[in-house]
Amino acid sequence: MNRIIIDDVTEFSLKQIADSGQTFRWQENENGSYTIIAFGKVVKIVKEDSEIVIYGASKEDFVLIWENYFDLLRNYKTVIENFRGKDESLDNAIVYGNGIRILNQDIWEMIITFIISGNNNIPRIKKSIEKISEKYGDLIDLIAGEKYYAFPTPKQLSVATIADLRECGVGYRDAYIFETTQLVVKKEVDLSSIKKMSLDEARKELKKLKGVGDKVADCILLFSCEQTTAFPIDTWVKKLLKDYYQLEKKNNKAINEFAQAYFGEHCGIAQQYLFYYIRNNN
DNA sequence: GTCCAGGCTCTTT
DNA sequence: AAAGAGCATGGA
Repeated sequence: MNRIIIDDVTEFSLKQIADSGQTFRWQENENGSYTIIAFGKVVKIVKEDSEIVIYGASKEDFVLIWENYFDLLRNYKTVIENFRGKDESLDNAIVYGNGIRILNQDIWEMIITFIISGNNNIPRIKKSIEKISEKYGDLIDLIAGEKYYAFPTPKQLSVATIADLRECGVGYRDAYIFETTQLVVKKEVDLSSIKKMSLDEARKELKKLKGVGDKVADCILLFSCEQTTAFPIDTWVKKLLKDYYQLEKKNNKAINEFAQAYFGEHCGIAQQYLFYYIRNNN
């Protein structure tokens, strides 16, 4: 079996990444390894000390997919060093969340995933994504009797009716997913161009999609477009801004300006550490 | 039974 | 521009 071994990796915790609310298709195995489906591939990833082994990945796929997926080209030590000493809350959060990285996932999958995530809970989000993949995605692997399905392409998902989507357990978000899929298939919103846009332009473009507001747009940009300046504002972030930073602004624009000025260009990464910290300590 | 979950859309002021 | 109602569904 193909496998890739990466030596001397630091700032990398499988569990922290899996539980940080940025991905919903990591399956934890009994031994602490994870089975991951992304970009039409299935891999199993194991970590022992500073060594990471990716089973099922060829050298070509590592360069094309996984190196960037796991954000291995970013030096997290440097990023964290720039956060250290700003305030006690962030200091605590970067210690507590040590090993969290920002995954670079597929933009289309993130769009549908975070449309589903709104006003929803994590187990149900996972279940909906699995059902959508089983019904509309390609069967990519069969391991020990278990079937693994890729997340469907826009074209594959476009055959689903609103009623079909409702059967996947997405609730009232069925129409959002349906309309968004149509807009993408018709190229009224061109996903490939979004990655080249500035943060503000990309946000505006994504919000043309049904079910995509400020928060969902920023999650998409942070988790699939390498926009580490995107700063998703949800209920937890509003709470932490109030509790830790005495900031009670309701206006998203004002909050974004604060985040960028205070945390810097990688404020999205700071957001991820703080989000994880407050969510697990309440 | 009620409450809540990484919000968004639509309507009303 | 800002605030409020309503929205499916399942688990606690």
